[in-house]
Amino acid sequence: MPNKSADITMDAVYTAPGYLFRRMQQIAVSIFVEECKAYDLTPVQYASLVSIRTHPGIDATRLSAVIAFDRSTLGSVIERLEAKAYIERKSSPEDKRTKLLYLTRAGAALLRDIMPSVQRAQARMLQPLKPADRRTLLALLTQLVDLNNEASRVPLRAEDALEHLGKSN
Amino acid sequence: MPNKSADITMDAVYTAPGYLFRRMQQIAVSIFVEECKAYDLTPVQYASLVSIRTHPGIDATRLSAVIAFDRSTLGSVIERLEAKAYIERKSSPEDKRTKLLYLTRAGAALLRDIMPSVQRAQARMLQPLKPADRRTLLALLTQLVDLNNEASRVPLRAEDALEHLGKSN
DNA sequence: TCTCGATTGACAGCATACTTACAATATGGA
DNA sequence: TCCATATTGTAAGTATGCTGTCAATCGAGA
Repeated sequence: MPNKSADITMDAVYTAPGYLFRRMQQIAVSIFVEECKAYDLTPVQYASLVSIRTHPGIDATRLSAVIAFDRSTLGSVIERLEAKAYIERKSSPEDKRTKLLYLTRAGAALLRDIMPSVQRAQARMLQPLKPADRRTLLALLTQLVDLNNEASRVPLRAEDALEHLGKSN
Repeated sequence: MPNKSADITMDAVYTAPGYLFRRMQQIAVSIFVEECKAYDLTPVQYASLVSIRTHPGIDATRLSAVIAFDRSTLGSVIERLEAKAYIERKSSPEDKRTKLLYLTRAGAALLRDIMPSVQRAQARMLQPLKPADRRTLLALLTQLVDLNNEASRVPLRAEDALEHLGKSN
């Protein structure tokens, strides 16, 4: 529809990859929040909880590397999760600078309960495409995100999370 | 790489479409800002300027529909663009509630000058993919964004911009 | 051991992106 | 004409996502 006389130059926006990525992210968040509104949890808070469950006792800096999330922003995310009593922060005896993160019982329960809603949200995002196209899009996107990892300000460092295991193991 | 014992459940994050969309948006903004840092312009500010150039005299509400951008947020974006003297706001004589938006000479010049950088940024986002894969990804993404339009809180309404033309024509 | 450089969490500041609310204004129907 | 309803810009509040900076702490080498 963006193609009536006056819209000719708008294609400089509508067909740009950057615009499509922004728009899709906008839509994805909207769908996630809608499906999960009963739990009042955002996509980032969800990803943080999953990471803490997977890596109990991780510290904030490593958590930010594991979900490719800015260290500064993560501070407030953790604050909110702690205020909702889904996680606990304990000072590390080995390193007085760091605070270790753990799921509370409530946090673990929430994560279990919210799973179906999250699955529904993820499915809805791709629903309009044919199944084969969904697979193609996901494959290309996975590839592109991986190859562009270093281009972002906060590259994903999944292996960072394993460092603290070396100490406690 | 996210596949060492402890990472098993992290796949609930890494393979989710929502995570990939967030990550890709993050990367896209990072590349855009880097390429355009000489002009100190954000992706959203760029899209706003292009829209105002395409639709001179558009008001803020219609502009938000044209770039699928929240009306509240747009207020501050416009403020910043006005502070940088790239746009002008004029009260409408026909409707005292609205303020009409126009590019200044400086805004038009900036838009001309920044084009090569924007093109470079858009190209870099897809660079890692093979040309055929870039086309496939763009086609699928365009399709998905279009079909999911109503799912977002601020659906794109490109045709809204044409309303004010009816009055002035 | 002492000291220099790196790391950590916290903070301030800016820019999206959304919510609700509100006053001013516009509009259509009784 | 008058009035209920809708629209417009704005503002306050919350939540990412980034830039810096800073003090406290750590760790490695002289």
